[in-house]
Amino acid sequence: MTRPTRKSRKRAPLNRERVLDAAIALADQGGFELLTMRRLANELGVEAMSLYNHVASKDDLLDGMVDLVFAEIEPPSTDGDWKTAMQKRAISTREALGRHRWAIGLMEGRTNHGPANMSLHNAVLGCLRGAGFSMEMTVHAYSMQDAYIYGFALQEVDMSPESAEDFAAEAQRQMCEYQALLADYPHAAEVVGGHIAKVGYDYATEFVFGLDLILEGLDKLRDN
Amino acid sequence: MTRPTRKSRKRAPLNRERVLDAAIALADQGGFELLTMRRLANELGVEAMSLYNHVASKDDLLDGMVDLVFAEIEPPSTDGDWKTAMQKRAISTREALGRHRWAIGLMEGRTNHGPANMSLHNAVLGCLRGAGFSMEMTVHAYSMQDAYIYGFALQEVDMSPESAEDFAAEAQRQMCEYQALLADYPHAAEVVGGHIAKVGYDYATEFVFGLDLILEGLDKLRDN
DNA sequence: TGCTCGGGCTTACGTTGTAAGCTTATGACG
DNA sequence: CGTCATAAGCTTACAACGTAAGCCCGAGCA
Repeated sequence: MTRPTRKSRKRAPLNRERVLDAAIALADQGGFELLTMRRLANELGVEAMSLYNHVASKDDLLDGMVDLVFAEIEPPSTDGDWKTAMQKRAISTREALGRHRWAIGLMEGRTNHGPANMSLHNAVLGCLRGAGFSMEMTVHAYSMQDAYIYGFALQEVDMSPESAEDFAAEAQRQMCEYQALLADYPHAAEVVGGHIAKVGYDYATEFVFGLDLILEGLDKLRDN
Repeated sequence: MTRPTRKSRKRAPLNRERVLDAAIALADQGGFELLTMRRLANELGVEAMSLYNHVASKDDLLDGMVDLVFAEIEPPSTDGDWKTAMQKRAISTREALGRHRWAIGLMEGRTNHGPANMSLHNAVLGCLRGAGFSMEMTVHAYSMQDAYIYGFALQEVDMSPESAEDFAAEAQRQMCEYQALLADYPHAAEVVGGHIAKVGYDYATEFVFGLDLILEGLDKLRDN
């Protein structure tokens, strides 16, 4: 039982988890620059300083948010083909970073790796070791996959417009500049105008293309 | 001649280039969080608001800085082997991002690509097209290389300590936590303690390992 | 000589993260 | 049941940030 006492018309008590969840929700829907201690507190029906009873600082809050994003990533399964396991966790990572587009930006310079991050890290290394990679090759394989995954996510956030209005504005701007583009950057114009404009560009399939190339290449370097 | 007039004891006049250069120098040596309009102005012997005669806003300043970093990257040469050309520009990119560790963090969400960025972009696409890649494969090759390059740079900034003191503090902390690490993350402990602690970890060689694997893989997909 | 105006300077405002201290409900214990 | 410590809220306050508005001075030209 242990109800919160009979006079439960009062708002639910704050705790670290509720703070982090609200922070993630706020950043997800309003953009990262909206995440302000006062606004977050407001969202929770509370004053800014009250948050500091549950997070040590804004940096601590951000660390917590990042680790929650890592917690959303499906760790690789240990049984079955290592390549499909790695592919699935890579895709899961891209999806998580896509749901929380602010996260990739927070990872820069942030050295406090949370438990979810460490745990995922550990699971991936275990998967590779179990697949027969030497320690040296495990390091290579890990480094390579993560570089690709995070780099792809970074580019995706960079280039794909956040909202529909942004997209329209950007398209408009690009059309205006198209003349200059054609003249100054002919190869870019060729590829953009001659290929992407026709067949389009799908981030998801682009992602797995490169991913598979990497995994294939790594597979040939197992046990040696 | 056109000396700045005879009474040249006055300080040199400000201009956009001097502002950007000073901003880069400040961020390089003091860290990105030191880059403040007031401090930057101070560095130039000027008041904060004077900077706004040469940059439209702080965002504009940051855009300009990023493009100057892109300008440091050697574009690929058009003659010779495409793989070595791509390898050289990749290495040049990593080096530039290493000289200016704040740059990779600024690229997130920044959609205003400057001329140096566009020009490099164009040169890389031209190199790939010249090497015989189809338009479709050119897009794949470009996307893949950039994802890897920027992702690697991102990880490098993330994990390598900025200064010697930071490094010492981090090493100390890691030793304290080593027990927990061993227990909770056995595979991570194995790889870190059993391999990296012995042979070390060199970012530069790690970088070219993955890069070469990618370039080799792409080479097999030319002209089809 | 006087006007224009680019490029400095001063002042001021709103917003941010957070330190310091006050208040109040809760739950343990004499 | 009363008392009192403690956790968790609130209020106030401050320094630092980006930048809008407007002043002012000196150089170049009529």
